[in-house]
Amino acid sequence: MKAILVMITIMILGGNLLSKNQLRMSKQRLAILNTILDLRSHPTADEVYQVVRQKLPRISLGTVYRNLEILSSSGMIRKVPLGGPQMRFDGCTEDHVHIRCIQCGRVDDLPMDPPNTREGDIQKKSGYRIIGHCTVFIGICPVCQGEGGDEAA
Amino acid sequence: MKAILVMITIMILGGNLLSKNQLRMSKQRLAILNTILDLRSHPTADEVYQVVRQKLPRISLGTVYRNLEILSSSGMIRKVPLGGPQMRFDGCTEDHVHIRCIQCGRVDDLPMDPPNTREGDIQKKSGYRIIGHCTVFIGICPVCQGEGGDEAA
DNA sequence: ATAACTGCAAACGTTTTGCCAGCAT
DNA sequence: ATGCTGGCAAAACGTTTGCAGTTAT
Repeated sequence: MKAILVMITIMILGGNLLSKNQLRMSKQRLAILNTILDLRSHPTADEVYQVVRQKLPRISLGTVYRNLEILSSSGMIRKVPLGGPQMRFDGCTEDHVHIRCIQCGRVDDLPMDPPNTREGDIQKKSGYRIIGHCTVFIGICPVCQGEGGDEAA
Repeated sequence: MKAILVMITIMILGGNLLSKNQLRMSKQRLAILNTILDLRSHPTADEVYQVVRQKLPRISLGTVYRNLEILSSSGMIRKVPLGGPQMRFDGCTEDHVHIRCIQCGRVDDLPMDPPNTREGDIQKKSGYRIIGHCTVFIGICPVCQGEGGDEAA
């Protein structure tokens, strides 16, 4: 799955994106992308850094930040502000809903539809042109509830 | 309206909260609370600081941060992470939906119901105990659309 | 040769913290 | 006297940026 996505990415880079701004897929950038697709969690920049470092020990945190920015503005990953002090990144670029544990900071995807909001309605009422949305539930995860619950999705 | 809320606050402080942790309502804290209730926007800590400073010129930014923290953990205001680099604060403590302009950073309330999510369902599916949620739409505000639209709520 | 890229370190903006003094109880 | 509080300044934290050298085209 990961491999497929990366191949698609490279195809895209070889096609549209590359022709626009000469975006290259360096081994650092690829490793960062792989890491996020692999993890399937919602890592912070530093978490990505720690993982990528195991493969590329000389990579710098600045490079990670730079590439996270590039990858997310290219639409290959998503930058999600989930409420904590750090930005988080998500390999899943489709609209979905998150839930964050207020105690341990863990973040999961929520198996539910994005808000039922008719975007047209919102545009009419607010005057805004809607681009997207970010819905985060806050709660206490099964583990933090006292080892009593079962694991979330 | 503001006065009423503040009076309620003081009554609360004189009752429940005070008896628990000796929380006092200093003039700085009151000014900060007033400011947020007055503004009816979603100010950053620094915006609160700039406004409060006009009444209490010697107040320090540290004090503002300390009190924003105290007020929000007392439930008198709300700390809302709206996606930008700064935390924002909201005098309205009821669940509602925000929209943020991706260009100018302006934040408005959205005249719609919070997500239609059955919280019970979410709890069952995810295993989390739900405490709250935060929904933020991203868009372009009427002003940034090129002075063509009308003002939002 | 050119332009994108990396590593490093310094800088930046936001938020937190330590310290001492002030004030309410 | 105790302890919550404020002002000030330093520190911490996440993130961005400038620069010099490297790599790919």
